[in-house]
Amino acid sequence: MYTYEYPHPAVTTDIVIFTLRDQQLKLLLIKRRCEPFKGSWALPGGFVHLNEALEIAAKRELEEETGVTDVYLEQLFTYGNPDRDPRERVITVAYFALIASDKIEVRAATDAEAVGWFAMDEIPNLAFDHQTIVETARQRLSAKLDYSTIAFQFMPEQFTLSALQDVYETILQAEVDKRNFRKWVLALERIEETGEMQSSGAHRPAKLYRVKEPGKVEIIK
Amino acid sequence: MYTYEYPHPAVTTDIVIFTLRDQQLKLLLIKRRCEPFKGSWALPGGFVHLNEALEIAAKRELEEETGVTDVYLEQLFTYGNPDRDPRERVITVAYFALIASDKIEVRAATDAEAVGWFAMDEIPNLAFDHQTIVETARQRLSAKLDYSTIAFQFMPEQFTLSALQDVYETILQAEVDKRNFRKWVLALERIEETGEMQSSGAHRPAKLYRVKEPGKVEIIK
DNA sequence: CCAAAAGTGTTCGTACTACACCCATGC
DNA sequence: GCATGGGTGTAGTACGAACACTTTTGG
Repeated sequence: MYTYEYPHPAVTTDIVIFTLRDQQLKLLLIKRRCEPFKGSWALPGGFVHLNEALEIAAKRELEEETGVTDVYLEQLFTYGNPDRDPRERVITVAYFALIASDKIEVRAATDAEAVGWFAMDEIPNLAFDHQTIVETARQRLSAKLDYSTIAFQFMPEQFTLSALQDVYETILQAEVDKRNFRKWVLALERIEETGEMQSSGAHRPAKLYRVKEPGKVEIIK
Repeated sequence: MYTYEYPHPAVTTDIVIFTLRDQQLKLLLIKRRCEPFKGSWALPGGFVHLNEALEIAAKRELEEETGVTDVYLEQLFTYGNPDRDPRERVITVAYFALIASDKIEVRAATDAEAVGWFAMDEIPNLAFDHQTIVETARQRLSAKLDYSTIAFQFMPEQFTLSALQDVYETILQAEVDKRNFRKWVLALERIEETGEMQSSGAHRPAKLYRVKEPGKVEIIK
């Protein structure tokens, strides 16, 4: 048991993790095994340990509950309304994560009955205020496409320009002109040809590209 | 005394509040009356009460310690390194605030031995990791000048275009072309002439302007 | 009449937009 | 040879950057 002179809230991290599959933006959710909201879908997350930095806690929870490692992670927002958890005062530091579709290897773990990727228009009712958190993350993602190189975080090691364009179109939910897109993205000088080609069906093969500095997200413009 | 089954960190809010005076960007600091860092300068802030939303806590602390009310306030970042406070694990949700120079009325209060506005190049060594927090706030402020109407939060009820230009020049630490600035800011359609003029010395009087929606901060471009 | 800040337009370059056809391949 | 997605250039426009002189006032 732990006692304090003044009341202390509990602190958790929750992670909104996106990927792209089947030309859809998808979000990782877990099915809660414990109360409250037992059986509901929720964001992966959990309590911050006493000697653990916040970002480390987020990474640990993500790995424990889903097996996902090696992701782009940034702090999103901190939610602390007094009544957001029915048990006690819980403040959650929400994180926002992206993973390339070829690195996904999901397994359900201890706290979770199940784990699943959900398309944005098929998200079930979520526990706590997780719906709000997801909306904020969604907005942040769209905004960052415009002024950073964050979209590259979704790409596998090698990819075609059409695949990259698909990422932009899917997230922004808008069509993009092919010629203008190619000019723009090549002018950024953040990707380069690998020299290899991809043949996939009855049409001209496509050049493959790679990100020059895969871990890096830069502000552009 | 308060007892929990698992260890809980303490949660505080700290506020980085800026204003502009004498053509300098200034920051409000308090001199700590209590340990740790007794006698050091620090950001105003304190513990979040059990039934208090985070933003409310930030506003309350700001008013208690400095008498400052009616400010623009937004969440900045949450800092939670395990060793950032020597007493116990303390996670702080940092806020970023701006106040118009004509609304300042500072008084020192309970937790603080003294309160003072410091120019950015005269900031003393600060308690905890407050130096880092201040730097982050400073960057956020500069960035937001470019893509939002946040600068208007510094302005009194009526102001000249030259005064507004001064705000931009001071914060960005760069000169701005007068004609281009006026064209740009008027094209935003967020300010209007009051009809009044300001005479101040041996030169042509200047038109006075007001912000159309003073509380509102919008994303532009 | 002199000093000081207010006020005002035009030109240039660049970066975004719109838009249509040929290329390489598999079947 | 035809269907499929890959790949390419140019012209028009809009926006930001550079730049200098006249106006109005107080002393």
